[in-house]
Amino acid sequence: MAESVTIHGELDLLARAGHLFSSVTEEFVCAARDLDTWPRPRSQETARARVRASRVRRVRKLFSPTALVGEESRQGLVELAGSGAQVRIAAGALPHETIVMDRRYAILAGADAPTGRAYTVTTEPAVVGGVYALFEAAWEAATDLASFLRGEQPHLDEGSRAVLRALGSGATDEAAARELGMSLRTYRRRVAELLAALDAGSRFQAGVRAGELGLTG
Amino acid sequence: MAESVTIHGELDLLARAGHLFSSVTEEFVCAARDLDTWPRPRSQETARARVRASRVRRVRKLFSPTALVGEESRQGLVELAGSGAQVRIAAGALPHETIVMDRRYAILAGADAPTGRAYTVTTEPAVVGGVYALFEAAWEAATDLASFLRGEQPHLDEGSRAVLRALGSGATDEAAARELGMSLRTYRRRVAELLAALDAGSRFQAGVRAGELGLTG
DNA sequence: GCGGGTTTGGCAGCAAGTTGCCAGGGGTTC
DNA sequence: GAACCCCTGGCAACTTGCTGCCAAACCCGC
Repeated sequence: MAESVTIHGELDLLARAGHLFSSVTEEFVCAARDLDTWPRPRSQETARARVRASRVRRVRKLFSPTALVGEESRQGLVELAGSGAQVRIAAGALPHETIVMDRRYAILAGADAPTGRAYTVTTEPAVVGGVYALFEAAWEAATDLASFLRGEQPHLDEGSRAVLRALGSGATDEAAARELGMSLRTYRRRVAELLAALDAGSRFQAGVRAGELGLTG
Repeated sequence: MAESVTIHGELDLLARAGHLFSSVTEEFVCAARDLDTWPRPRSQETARARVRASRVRRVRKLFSPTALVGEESRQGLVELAGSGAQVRIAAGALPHETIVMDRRYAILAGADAPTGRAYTVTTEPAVVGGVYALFEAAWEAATDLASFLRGEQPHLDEGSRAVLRALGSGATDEAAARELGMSLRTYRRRVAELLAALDAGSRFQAGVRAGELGLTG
């Protein structure tokens, strides 16, 4: 097979590169916008079954935050993580699906076209290596699905955010309360509520959570 | 020109793809391990001059943390940033250089070889798009050079890290001191030192910093 | 206006954290 | 050994943070 080949339409992709999916032994990595990578359910099933059957050692999937919008698609991610794959959420959008198998083959999806979506399948080491390195960098900086979901819980209203900002500024309670135009008692009540919302046992712990969740900038 | 071509040796690359560097108008993005992308200084000069001459609108460069190890290479990055390029530091290693120009051409560098380093130059939209998307994701999650230098880990010794962990666990000072086998007084001294090191005015603020810097594990 | 709920703020007391001060306890240097 | 330095830990005074209690204020629908 040529080192690089472009295929139009997913049916063609499955027909001509499908065997690659079942040949994976070490690692299967995949970056995509959401779970609906394969428009036709049957293709998705086929590919998944092949990957599963191959008992690949490590499966990593990186998604855009978009993948978490709907309840059912969120559920799908959780199931995916439950079935052994490592799932992370990247900061930005991932409009193009990208797959790397065993660091030997890469499949890159292009835009939709009248003739079917374009897929490039390559074994070119420089391309595979470069794509893999970029994936690695994006992966490294992405947050794990579990902690992403855990950290998503606190729906903070504007008041709580103001308290958070005051707390983060390093001011004392007295100064912060004056700043926010409320009494010391109320301010502290707010802080206590915040700690409860963040499930923190101390102000320090709440600070850590806030910092991790990027609630300060 | 073919949609994808592999070239061996950087001289050949410059000869056959050099014109691409001066054709860039909109955007030049580059991911690399460090500044010494081009082993031969002359090649580097040539490429840089061509890019500069083309007055490209936006230049983005993403490096591994490795690129900051030496004083002179750090200086190089700062100069790079000063000359108009946006420079960011990724979380992980970027062993393969990757370049995307105007979202139309991609150059991916492979491993060194006896015949010279292998470079793949491609205009295949799916590949360029996929690489660009991954770059975007890695870029989005990377930290700006300036803030990286500013917020550089205020190198903490093992003791301080232990204190940090205790603090992050939400325990009271008394419990933490017992846990760490030191007196209350010493523990609090440590905490005070930590706050000073993190330039924090309160424990909450220190928590935020620690969370942002990912010092919690 | 009136009774119901919720939110606010003052007070008080307690718990927790902060800091200066000083007395030891190892080291090192001369 | 003496002088010195750095780190430790106890004490104490002080500040800050935490929370239960209650009265006042507010916001509803009626």
